Amino acid sequence: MPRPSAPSTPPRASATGRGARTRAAILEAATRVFAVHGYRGGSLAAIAGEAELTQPGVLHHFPSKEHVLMAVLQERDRENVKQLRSGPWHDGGVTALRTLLGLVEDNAIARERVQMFTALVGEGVSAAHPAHDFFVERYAHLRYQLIRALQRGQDAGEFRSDVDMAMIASLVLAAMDGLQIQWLLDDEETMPPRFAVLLDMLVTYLAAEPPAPG
Amino acid sequence: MPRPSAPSTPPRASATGRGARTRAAILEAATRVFAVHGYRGGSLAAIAGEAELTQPGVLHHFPSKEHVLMAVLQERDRENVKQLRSGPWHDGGVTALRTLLGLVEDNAIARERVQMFTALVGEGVSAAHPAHDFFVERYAHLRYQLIRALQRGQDAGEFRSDVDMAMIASLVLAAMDGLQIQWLLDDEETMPPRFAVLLDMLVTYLAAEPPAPG
DNA sequence: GTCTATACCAGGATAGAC
DNA sequence: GTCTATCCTGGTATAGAC
Repeated sequence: MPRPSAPSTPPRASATGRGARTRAAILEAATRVFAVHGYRGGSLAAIAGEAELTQPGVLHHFPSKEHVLMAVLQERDRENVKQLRSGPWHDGGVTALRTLLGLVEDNAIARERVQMFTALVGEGVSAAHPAHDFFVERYAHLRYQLIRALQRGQDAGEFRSDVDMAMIASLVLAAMDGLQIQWLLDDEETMPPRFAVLLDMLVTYLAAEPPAPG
Repeated sequence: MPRPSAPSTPPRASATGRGARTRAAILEAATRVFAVHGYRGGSLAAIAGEAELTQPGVLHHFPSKEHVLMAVLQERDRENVKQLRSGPWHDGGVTALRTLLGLVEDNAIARERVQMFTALVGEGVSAAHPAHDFFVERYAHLRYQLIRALQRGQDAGEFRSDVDMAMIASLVLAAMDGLQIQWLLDDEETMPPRFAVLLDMLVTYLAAEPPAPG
């Protein structure tokens, strides 16, 4: 006589429950598929295949392909943010810039995630794309955080105060994105040393003017 | 008695013949459609609609959608190259960098072309994309040209000689691409002033060391 | 929670009339 | 050189069995 409240397959499928295992597998599979075929070119069937279930199986965990897209973006973005939080990012100034180099180094061994983001942001520049708003907000947020970190450097007297840090922040983010593109298109184009050169230039450029001599 | 060799509709449809008119219209339409929907998301029907003919009409001028893609890329790329050739690019050094700023300024008023390139290079980072090889070669070529221009600056004693210009070239191209992404995602993020800041930093950084004093 | 079967739509390419 | 009509494939999403 089986006990009524102990089914061999637990019914709940909340994000933190045991049902989260296949959900995670789907998001990993979607990362790979979107990296290769983009969102528009990546089929649910392909994702299902990599996650070892069927296409309707995927749609049991996510109501639509668009929901898979947004979940992947949020999940993978969280990883980046966590990486930054773990470093001495909040000290600002040169220390924050060095933390950014660490992020670039981490990306250099995470080709799949980088390629996914590059492929999806390319599609996302169009307002017609479902992830457009996500990327608009993501870049606004990243710039805001970076501007604040640079301004802490100014407040500490580490950086000269006559430079618009909004422009510097844009440039630093731009370099990261652009180096990713070239790296993905040509493995020889390593990112970290190139990004380090930018940081060198930047630190030199931002070095506080010495107190007017004589 | 009609002359046998003067048909009212000329049979030839070479690239320079009278049949090139609709061909150009198709390429313009494809630029717009690919900018908004990318290659994978942009249908021949949509291109046909914008060019004011039917989908099989498009396939009369190009054997396949892929041929349309490659023709658009080559056509629009030619325009960029022409722009560079018209400036004092070949002088190298600071003059070449200033010519690059001119290119960025031209791009800032050519949103459609920029968005098309950004959308397509995003798809193109994947080796599975038909334009992958095009972009690999395009970036290799651009880097090569830029490296040579920077080295002319070194040869002229304008730039210090202890810096690897390959890295600088990568960084400059990266900044251009990355600034385009941010501009497309947020109109407020103007490109030319930000790129100008990079060039400022660069010129300062590359300034030849003064002859060792004392 | 996963499956099979299927409805439904859209895209690329081809055939053939005009 | 452009059209209409059609073929074929592949995609998302849903219904319903297990």
